[in-house]
Amino acid sequence: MSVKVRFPPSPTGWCHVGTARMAVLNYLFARKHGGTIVFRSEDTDKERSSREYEADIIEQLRWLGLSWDSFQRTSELVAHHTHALTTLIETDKAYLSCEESKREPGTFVEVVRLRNPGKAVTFTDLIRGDITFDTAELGDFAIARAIDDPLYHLAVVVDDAAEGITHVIRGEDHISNTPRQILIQEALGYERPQYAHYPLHLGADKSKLSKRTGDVAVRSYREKGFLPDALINYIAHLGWTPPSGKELMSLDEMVEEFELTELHKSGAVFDLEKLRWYNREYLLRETEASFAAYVLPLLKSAIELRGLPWDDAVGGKLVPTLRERMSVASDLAEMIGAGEYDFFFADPAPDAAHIPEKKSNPADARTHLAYARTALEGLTTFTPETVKDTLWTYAAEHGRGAVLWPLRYALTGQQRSPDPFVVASIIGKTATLRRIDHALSLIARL
RNA sequence: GGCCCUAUCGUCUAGUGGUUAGGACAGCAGCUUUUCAAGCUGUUAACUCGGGUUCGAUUCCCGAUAGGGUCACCA
Repeated sequence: MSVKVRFPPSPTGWCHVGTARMAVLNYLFARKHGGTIVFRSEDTDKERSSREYEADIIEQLRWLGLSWDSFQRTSELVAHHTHALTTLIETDKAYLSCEESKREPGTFVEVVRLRNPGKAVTFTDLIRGDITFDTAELGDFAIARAIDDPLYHLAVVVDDAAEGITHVIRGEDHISNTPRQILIQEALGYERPQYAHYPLHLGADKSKLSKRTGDVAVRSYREKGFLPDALINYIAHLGWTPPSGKELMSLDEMVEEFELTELHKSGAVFDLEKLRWYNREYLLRETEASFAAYVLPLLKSAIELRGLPWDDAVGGKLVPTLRERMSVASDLAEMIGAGEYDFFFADPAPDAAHIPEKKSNPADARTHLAYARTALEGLTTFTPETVKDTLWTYAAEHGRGAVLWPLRYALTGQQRSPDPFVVASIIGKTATLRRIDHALSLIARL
């Protein structure tokens, strides 16, 4: 029997981390066993479902690198549900019941309820083992609002059976739904699929992950600049450790090692710091060109947002420095927004008092700056190495701090920044000399 | 509250009837460095509690406690 699983999101909200987790776990299992996947948009709740949400879920899952073999919408399968409902009523396994509406008190509606045999139901969970429920307390639960308006439990059971789903892999919030669904399956004479309920992931305070405890929407991680490979890698490892113990893995590598029975039983806290680490690792593995394509547009818009003139040459040379200092693109926006990179695009306004190094004095600063100016004026090629080579011996002789601090501060106007060699090479000879001159003029009479 | 599930460093986890309980993230320290970042090295830190079973339990069983889930005319 070949494996067949489903991605059954209900399009009642944006694609969130939980949706992605449900999808990867099903994906890994299906691909591992050469099975197929049906994407089923569970839009039985007409009021809350929307095509916009559905499109977002599809878009984000694809962005994460996931795929599926067929697509369906519960709402387009109603004929099957009606047929099942009719059978159930005809065989007296279910019945129509006229009741006061819970949605609109005062009005009366007809709902379809399953005649609950009230027995104990035991099913084997691939992750947790046997689980037994006494279904008597469930009573005759509702399975449809009307003969052509099925409720979730009826719809999933019918759809799963129609599709020949072999494995139902879902979050443990569904564990208590399982006995109801089994009751419906039995009333309909369907075969029971295998079940596997993985634990839910939690927010930092161990509560349910929500907007309050952190971001849940996949698109917001995407907008922050997280890489899809990093995100899916992290999400898959939340509650699963491959036998090899490897952390950084591609989807294909994970498929290779995946085993449903190795999913953990307890819930894991979603840790943004660790996700950031994954993202940084992936960023470090990018080629210079693709990393540049990733950061340059962001850099440019952030710089322009500061009202500074954009310079392609400077931007291009800045790329390696950027990679060293960020875990995710949003860090960049933050650093730039704080003005930490302004000096790359516009001359800084250094404070004369800070030009000499703490243990040095203005007179020495003047001497050293003047030396640097002369030495660099004669240099034709500005790279971090050539700049360093021209100044290093002198700096070593006269005190690296005393020489290099004034230079770096003159170029950046900041107490903290990349080193002067890198900065000089990025802003170029003209700007370097101009900034040294400016600093020199500031401390001329000190 | 009823029912169901779960329980190893702060977090993600490995692991075993006898281990110095291992790794990763974060943290801390040192090195490097004019500063910052990065890098390198080192390091702090855990088996929820109480009963059993056993020569011996972190590991097996029971209970307590805690956390989570679920109790819809949502999915």
